[in-house]
Amino acid sequence: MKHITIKDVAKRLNCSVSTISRAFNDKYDIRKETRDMILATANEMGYSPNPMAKSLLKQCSNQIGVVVPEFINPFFPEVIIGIQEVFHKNGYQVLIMQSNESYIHELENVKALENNMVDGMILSLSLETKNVEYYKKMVSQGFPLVLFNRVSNELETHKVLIDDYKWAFFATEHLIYQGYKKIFHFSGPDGLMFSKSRKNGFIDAHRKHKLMVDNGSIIETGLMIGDGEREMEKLIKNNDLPDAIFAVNDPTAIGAMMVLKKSGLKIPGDVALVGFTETHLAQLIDPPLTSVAQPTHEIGRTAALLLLDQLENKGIFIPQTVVLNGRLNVRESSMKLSNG
Amino acid sequence: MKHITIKDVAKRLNCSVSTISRAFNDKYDIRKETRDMILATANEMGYSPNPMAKSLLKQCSNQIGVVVPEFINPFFPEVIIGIQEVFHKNGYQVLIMQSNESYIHELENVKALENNMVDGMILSLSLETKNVEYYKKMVSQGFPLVLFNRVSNELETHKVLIDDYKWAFFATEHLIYQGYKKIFHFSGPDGLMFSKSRKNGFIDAHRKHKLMVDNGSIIETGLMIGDGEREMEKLIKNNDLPDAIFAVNDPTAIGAMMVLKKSGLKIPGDVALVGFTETHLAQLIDPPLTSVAQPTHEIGRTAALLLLDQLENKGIFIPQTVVLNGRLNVRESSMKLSNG
DNA sequence: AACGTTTCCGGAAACGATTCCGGAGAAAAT
DNA sequence: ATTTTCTCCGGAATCGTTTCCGGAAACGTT
Repeated sequence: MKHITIKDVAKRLNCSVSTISRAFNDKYDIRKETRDMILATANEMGYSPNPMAKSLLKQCSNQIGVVVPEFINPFFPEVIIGIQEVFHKNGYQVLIMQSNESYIHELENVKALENNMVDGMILSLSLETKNVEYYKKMVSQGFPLVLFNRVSNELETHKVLIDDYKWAFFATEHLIYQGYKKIFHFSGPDGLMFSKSRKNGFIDAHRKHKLMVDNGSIIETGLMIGDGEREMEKLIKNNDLPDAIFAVNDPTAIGAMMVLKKSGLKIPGDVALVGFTETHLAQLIDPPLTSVAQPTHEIGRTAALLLLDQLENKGIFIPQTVVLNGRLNVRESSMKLSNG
Repeated sequence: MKHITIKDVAKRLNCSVSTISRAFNDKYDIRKETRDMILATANEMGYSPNPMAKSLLKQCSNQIGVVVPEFINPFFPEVIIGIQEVFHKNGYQVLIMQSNESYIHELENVKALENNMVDGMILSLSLETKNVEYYKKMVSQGFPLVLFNRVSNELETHKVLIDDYKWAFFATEHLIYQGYKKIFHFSGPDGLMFSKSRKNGFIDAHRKHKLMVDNGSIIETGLMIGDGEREMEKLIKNNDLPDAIFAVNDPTAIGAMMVLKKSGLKIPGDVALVGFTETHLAQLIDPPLTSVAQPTHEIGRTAALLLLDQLENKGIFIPQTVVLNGRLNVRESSMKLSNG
């Protein structure tokens, strides 16, 4: 339980702590043999420098923090793996926290990481987060912050995104090309940028093809499986079924799918479905769900590289927004059946 | 970017740092009005004590570390949520790392957390981990360590488990009761305790019902979707199909399911399937997968409470193994069809 | 022989907090 | 009035590092 400190090593070798430190930090003013000898005995004694003391002195911790809204769906975990890949390679540790889609928790997490003196942070905003004043202050004080997916226009930071508008547009157009006429959109909360972009993509695809989007066809649903279930149940009860639904994300699409199947309705025979932000889940369910895939690992790697760059080149900082390419995976759930 | 320190506050208020510290730590030897005044101005200045300095001095960090093999499957994330629930309530922070099922990474993670002076750790061993000497040393030096699910008999720590043997036995018996005769087991690596227990449950259920387990019916598969796919493909190619398969976990069962479906085989008509360690995934796929559910949140909460207890009552430590209750969720994938 | 350089190392300050020790002043006891 | 006790606060040591400063040899130069 007793930690071995630099002093223990110094005492054992009858030399000063500064010499030990020099040996470990590869300073020029130390004799080679002394250094080797010190490293050897230190290693044998099981000594390794205490990173806390170092952080306290250096005012930086070689740690970065990540705060995500949740990690029940595989999306964020996959992004985190990409982040870790980059930072582990560069000698940083990654502290992960989750806000549970709560603004309060998110803020607490961020403050905790700040107190822990992380050198930078990667953040994806929670559902509830509307007020970004605190983050704005951090950014204005020069704290390195990178946002991904759930970003805010008010913050001048590096951002990593996919083009939600474009892919929502394509996904909707795909349904139109399949010949569906009455297409609904299960949308997310209006406060979220990606949610609004996807909705706009949905609308503009209709506009391009001179189709009406009437009032009832856009339904603010939420982001969880339960939300999709609830809205689908309402539609069935009201006997107001569309031909097809473009859902803001996979969980809501899956929720809808479960209710449809339970009601004996066919997918895509009665209602076709398209999701968004695919994880491997989409191809496991039945019928396999057509969905927009995001390059999760790459999002993580890109965010990490941007942050790393900001950490190492303190002076020059021009906020960049990197838009990565998504992809529409067409599967059974959205195909037009020949005898439809 | 400049952090406000206790000295800044002291200078501003024209008093000593020790007084500030007293105010923050609610010491008895400080006048009430002084304390309130200090807290007010400190708050106004945006000061909060630096936890690193505190950790360095106190030799403990109020942080605990969690190392899990992966978090692509929702199982570990759900456990982690349970862990966080307990520790956040008790003023601890939770640092999460993942070993990626690699022994090397696991050891690195553990050492990194140790260096970070976490007060205790919760660990679930990686697939590769056979050598637990390092952990044994930690435990013998009194370091608080709690294992869950992927545990080792060689370590005398608190453990949280479900009774893998029992539930594998029940799952297998369920298939037997359904009337299946030729039942295969997709097993995990033999080195893992839970893997061996589940295999033994499979064997003993056969024994109880006086059924043979011949050599070919237990197939060491792995733990990933890809492993299940590979072995299933082999079986199909060799034209050696069983009536039913009991898989060591859900991903391998799902892998098998995907290959079966692709080959036009019916589930459960041609091959029935049962998985293990269910997450919400099992009920989303088609057909819904019969599977043994583990109480993920409760596993996390229990592990956290055990660790907490060990942290607060340093003296008395008797390693406990808590066995939580699982449950077999019977769904379509394992039902005997009447005209089977 | 006297001086300047170079090489290598020890001492001490610093990072930001906590806590022990002791001291000043007021209140209480003699 | 003097001593004792109590309340409240400042000074300094401490945690484990790194780094600046300076000093002692050893060496080379004149």
